[in-house]
Amino acid sequence: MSPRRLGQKRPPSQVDVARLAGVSTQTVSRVMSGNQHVRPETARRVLGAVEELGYRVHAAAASLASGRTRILGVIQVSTDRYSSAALGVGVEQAAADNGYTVTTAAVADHASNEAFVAAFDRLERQGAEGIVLGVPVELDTPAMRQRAERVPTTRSERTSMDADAPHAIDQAEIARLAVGHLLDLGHRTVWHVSGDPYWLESDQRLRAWEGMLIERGITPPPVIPGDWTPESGYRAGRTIAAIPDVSAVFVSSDEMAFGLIRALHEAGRSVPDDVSVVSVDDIALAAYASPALTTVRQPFEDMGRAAALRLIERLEGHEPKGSAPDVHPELVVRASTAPPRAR
Amino acid sequence: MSPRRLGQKRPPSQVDVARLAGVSTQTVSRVMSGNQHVRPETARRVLGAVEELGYRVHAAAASLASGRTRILGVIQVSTDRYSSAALGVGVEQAAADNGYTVTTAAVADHASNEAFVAAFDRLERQGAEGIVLGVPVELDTPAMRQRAERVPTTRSERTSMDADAPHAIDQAEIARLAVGHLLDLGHRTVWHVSGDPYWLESDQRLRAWEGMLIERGITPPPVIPGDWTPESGYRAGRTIAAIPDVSAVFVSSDEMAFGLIRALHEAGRSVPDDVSVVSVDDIALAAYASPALTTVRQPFEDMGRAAALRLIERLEGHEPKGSAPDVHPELVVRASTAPPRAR
DNA sequence: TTGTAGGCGTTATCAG
DNA sequence: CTGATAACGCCTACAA
Repeated sequence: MSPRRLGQKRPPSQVDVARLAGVSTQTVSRVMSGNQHVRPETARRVLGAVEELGYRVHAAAASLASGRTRILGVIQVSTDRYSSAALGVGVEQAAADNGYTVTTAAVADHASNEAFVAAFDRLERQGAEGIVLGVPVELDTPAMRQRAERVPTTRSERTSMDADAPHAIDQAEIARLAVGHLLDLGHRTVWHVSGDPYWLESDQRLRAWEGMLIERGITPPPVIPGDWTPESGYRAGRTIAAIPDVSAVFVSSDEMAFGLIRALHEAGRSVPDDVSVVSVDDIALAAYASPALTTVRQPFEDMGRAAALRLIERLEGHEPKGSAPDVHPELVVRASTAPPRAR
Repeated sequence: MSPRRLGQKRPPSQVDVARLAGVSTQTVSRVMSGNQHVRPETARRVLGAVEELGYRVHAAAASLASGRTRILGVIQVSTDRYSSAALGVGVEQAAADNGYTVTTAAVADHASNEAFVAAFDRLERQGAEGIVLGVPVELDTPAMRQRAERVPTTRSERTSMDADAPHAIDQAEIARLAVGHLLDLGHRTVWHVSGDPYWLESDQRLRAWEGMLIERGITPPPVIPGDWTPESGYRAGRTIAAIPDVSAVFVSSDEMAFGLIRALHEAGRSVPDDVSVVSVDDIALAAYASPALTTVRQPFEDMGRAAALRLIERLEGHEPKGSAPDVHPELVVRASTAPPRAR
């Protein structure tokens, strides 16, 4: 009795449901969008027909008619770093909680500004009503500003474009937490292994590190460049091992810390006895490094959720479902830091 | 009538462009879909108008009219594990290369079958033309089969649903590589720390490990359960440390290996002198464990690309852009394995 | 090479 | 509470 309509490969439409239920398409539409002012009896009949036919609303038709898509776009650097992935999970959750769908646009690492603009256009064409920029660069160009004016946009990082972003982590705070911890332990100065300079965070942390040292009357030692990878951390570690008297290092990522510590150990320097190391992120493996990493935790998933919720609020004009979590970095003290060796 | 806030003016449509360029909407359509049979002069005029008005094709309208969305759906367990993230990157790339857009549907870890069905429905409603299932479970239910018949679906893992999947990694091969390596080194038997039993891979590797031992006349020791996390690896390590004579362990993930090795070291067992460890994945940090991990590499990004390309091929009926990469696991020998200690 | 008609499936408006 | 009708913006088919 509910055999496929012979020869019809076309999926069932509102019209089919209306006919079967003996109502108008408008009534079907009303039922599908949440039984507003439909007699329960009628609604039941419609739902029965929907079930029998296996009908589902055709999103394209609906959004053409209504002007709404309930699509959220996410632009991310095509990275498999934990930070990006976890952020994406948070965005997805907040979106799903509020009936939104997420479509992604990945951009190559180290891509040009044009690539981001192209990604934006792709999402806009798809009908994204709002866009989350999980992007490590500034993007303060006319082209981007023009687009951000057209479709509501939120960043998951702090930039000059979006200066007072309560939903974004204060990178300077991360640096302060890390450097403060080291200084408080009694270290005379703190060296810094920076992240990939392409990413804004790298520079923001670097400046905060520098500022904090200067503030305390310490001349900052030269920056040792990294690029987030454990390999770059290893190289930095070899550099540092060749310098006498280094007793404390602030590394911009846990992954680099793994490489750094390996290089230090190979050079016969003990962590934390000879050198204390603080890193950033608190990935799952941080607690299982040798020694376990003292690190500044970033709540990536919450950051994604916060960014998405903020965007949805702007879109809907009212509080979205799901409370925006507080996003603050947090110092997690483990075993890679200690007071400087007495001498 | 579509609701449009009075302040906002309607974005330009094909009609506007046509009028400005002095042509018909049809010509605009032709130009937008890749200058097919349009006089260069005309095309230029149209493009000029497009530029001037800031016109972009309205995807919903286009797909309503054409019946095509060029949307690929991806269902993934909402995990921030490297494997999922990297797979997603691969899918995105292949999609973008072929003019497709990706929309994601995350499902909670350890979710029920219904959750996957719901995710599928969400994507189908959005108009996904094909769906990549990056899902760790079998899903061999009537509801799923019915849906997979309706919209082309590919899995990125091997399951009974999709038995001969040339684009998916053979999990048994992973186990054979790992166990074979250990046995070849001279170990008498190999213990196994399994992955989360919710994931198909866990069982597939477990069975292959078991089968291989039996094949060589070795009675498999009891399985030590894990759940992918370093914590579970650590617990497994404590269990193993309490058993004398364990000389070789096949752990189902690199992350667990970190925990395992930590526990072994704490118990005074050296890796690889006392115990050899082979894991799976080859994450970036694998080379920076102490000792560096011998592991079986999985090319996650390629797996995602392969799955997407296969799907696109099915959708288009011809070879997609971008060659489907070979996906094979590969043993990477580092420092966590050695011949058994002579005694 | 270009234009004209018609319809894709849904929702908004307004009438009953 | 329910229905008729007109968009929504674009594409396919056919005609010129």
